[in-house]
Amino acid sequence: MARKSRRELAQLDGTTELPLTVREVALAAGVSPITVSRALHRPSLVSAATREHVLAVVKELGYVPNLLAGSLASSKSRLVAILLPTIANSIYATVVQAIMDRLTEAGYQALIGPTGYSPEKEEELLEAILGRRPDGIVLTGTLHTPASRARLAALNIPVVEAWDLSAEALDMQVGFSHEQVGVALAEHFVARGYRRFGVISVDDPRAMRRNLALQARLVALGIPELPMEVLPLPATWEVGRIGLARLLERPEPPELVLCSSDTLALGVVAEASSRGLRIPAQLAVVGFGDTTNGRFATPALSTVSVNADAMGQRVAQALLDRLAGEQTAVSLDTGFALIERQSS
Amino acid sequence: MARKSRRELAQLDGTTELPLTVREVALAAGVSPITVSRALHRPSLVSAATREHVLAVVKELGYVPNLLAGSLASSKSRLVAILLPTIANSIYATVVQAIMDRLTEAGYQALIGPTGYSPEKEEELLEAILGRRPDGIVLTGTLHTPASRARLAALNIPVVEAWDLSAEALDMQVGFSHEQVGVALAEHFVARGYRRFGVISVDDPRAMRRNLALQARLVALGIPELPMEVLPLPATWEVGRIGLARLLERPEPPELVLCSSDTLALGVVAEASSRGLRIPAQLAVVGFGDTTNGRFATPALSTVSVNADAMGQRVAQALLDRLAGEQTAVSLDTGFALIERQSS
DNA sequence: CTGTTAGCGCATTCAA
DNA sequence: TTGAATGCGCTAACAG
Repeated sequence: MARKSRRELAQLDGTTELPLTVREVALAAGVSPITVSRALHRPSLVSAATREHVLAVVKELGYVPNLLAGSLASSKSRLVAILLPTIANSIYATVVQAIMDRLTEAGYQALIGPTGYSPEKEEELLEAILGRRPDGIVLTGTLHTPASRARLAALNIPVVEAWDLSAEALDMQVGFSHEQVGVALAEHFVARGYRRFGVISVDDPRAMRRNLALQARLVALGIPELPMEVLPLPATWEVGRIGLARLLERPEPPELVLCSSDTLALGVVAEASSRGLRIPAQLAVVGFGDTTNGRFATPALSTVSVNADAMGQRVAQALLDRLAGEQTAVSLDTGFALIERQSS
Repeated sequence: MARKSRRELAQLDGTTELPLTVREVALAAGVSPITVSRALHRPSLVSAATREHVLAVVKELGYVPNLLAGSLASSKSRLVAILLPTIANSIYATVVQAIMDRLTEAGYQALIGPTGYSPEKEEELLEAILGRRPDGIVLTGTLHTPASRARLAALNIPVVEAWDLSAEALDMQVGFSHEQVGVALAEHFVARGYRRFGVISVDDPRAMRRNLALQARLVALGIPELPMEVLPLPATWEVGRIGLARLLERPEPPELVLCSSDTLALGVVAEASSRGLRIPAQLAVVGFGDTTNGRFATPALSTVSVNADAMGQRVAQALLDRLAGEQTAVSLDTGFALIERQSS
């Protein structure tokens, strides 16, 4: 007697309810399996009558196609991997949210991998995720291990590096120059008459690029001193409070504090508030990120707006365009805007 | 002549580099495919010598096993679906981050689906995601469409409802009672002597449950009036600012403002600061969430801490335990804590 | 427009 | 400890 298939074995078991397959749906609908498949995924290839009938049966039976099998057969997974430092940071979360919204709309799903700002962890996650054969990959930043770069180069699937621009794109890049942010901040606020700057930052590679560019530019503009508090991740509101406390302990307290994120800036405002410091009269505060699309800046706060939402949409679009077979630009500068507080 | 397989066709094409398969690795290593598979996934079944040799070949060739095929064959996807309102809200993001960290550690990957607080959208996403045959599912809250409930009931895979507790668990629940939060807030602050309360909230179902419980309890305690500003999502810092502005326009400005999230509370602080209001002397502010693990409350702010990190870990653990075949508790109350500001 | 055939790449089952 | 056979559920290719 023939060996029993696993499905048959499971049936005998009785307790376990097995998911339906195309075959069973086809049987119920009186068509072949492929017709069911087509009715679901390529409706134009099926006559209206059969299509409707098949779809009715599908609905009635509650059939959910097995995408693992489908992906295997078609070598299209409709899966996009997104690797980012952490989701628990609004600046990244906003971009991911935008990417996912756009992808979901287009019928893709997102596999998220949190790298914790570490290229090694990124490499590890990449290995694990590539096994799912994603149709596209989104990475954060331009810093990747040689192994990661090699893998991706050999792979021939669309890759977007978000958040940053560099000379050596893996494939596509969507972001802006963090150096330019630093330079712009320096020039703008020096022109406004500020001389005593202070920085409160977490130890994120991109934030540090901004900080160093700022510092260099300030030196060039005749301001040699830049007190900088670099605190460990994660970037919470608390970091801003501590940072300000430390800056104020220094001999020359700053007139202007530049923060590596809006979250930190809010902490600074809270701390300043509990110390009775008026903002911006006694202390100007500048954030970074502006995930609320221009609504972050207020009479009390300035910020650098990176329009995370737009960046996310463009990342998704770049991927989708490429998946649709279009040629797409290698590098897309989404820019940033310095949104200044109203004068008080 | 025999019809060509798709793989053969792709080879002819020339341009496309196909991913390696077990077969090719086996060939290179001089063993059978199944030995390669075992060396990778069940090393104890292979002799040390062959194992090392095979793994060396795998590494050298850069072989990445196709998990789509593996999952199909083994009916284990090592995928967990997480459906949540939005990732762009630190309170949810923190929980997801914790869940993912724990899952990644255990070799699982997370499929994220943003439902935008809508049960209908949740249902839709569920349908789409079930096709990937996830080994487990995490839902947010206890409000699901009948169709979703039916699907999940028929499915026989572990489900965790996070963030809330209810009488009708789908499977497992990990969360706390939002009604209790409202009651606790009312009792605590009335006992502290506050009489003029105000609420600033977004229109999130769980937040509204807290608000209504608060209101009911206040009425019972002899405080009939509760000015409440319910603003549309998303819960940004800006919402807090606007909310406070509106509350202050009312005839009797509050002494105490309860916010539906810490983000809103920060907005309130910023707005109060720019109006010269001292916190908490002139205005007490209470947040909700405390994603920074007890570091959110400060001299200026109180908050309700839900320990999102712990909740996430428990959600993941409940899932992993069940996947490991253990019986697990149906309902786990992770509680909350009211962290009050220092007296000023 | 519909059906038949033949895999996709892997892991389970059984046999050696 | 290793291997051969088989099928997981679906869709691409081809034929009618």
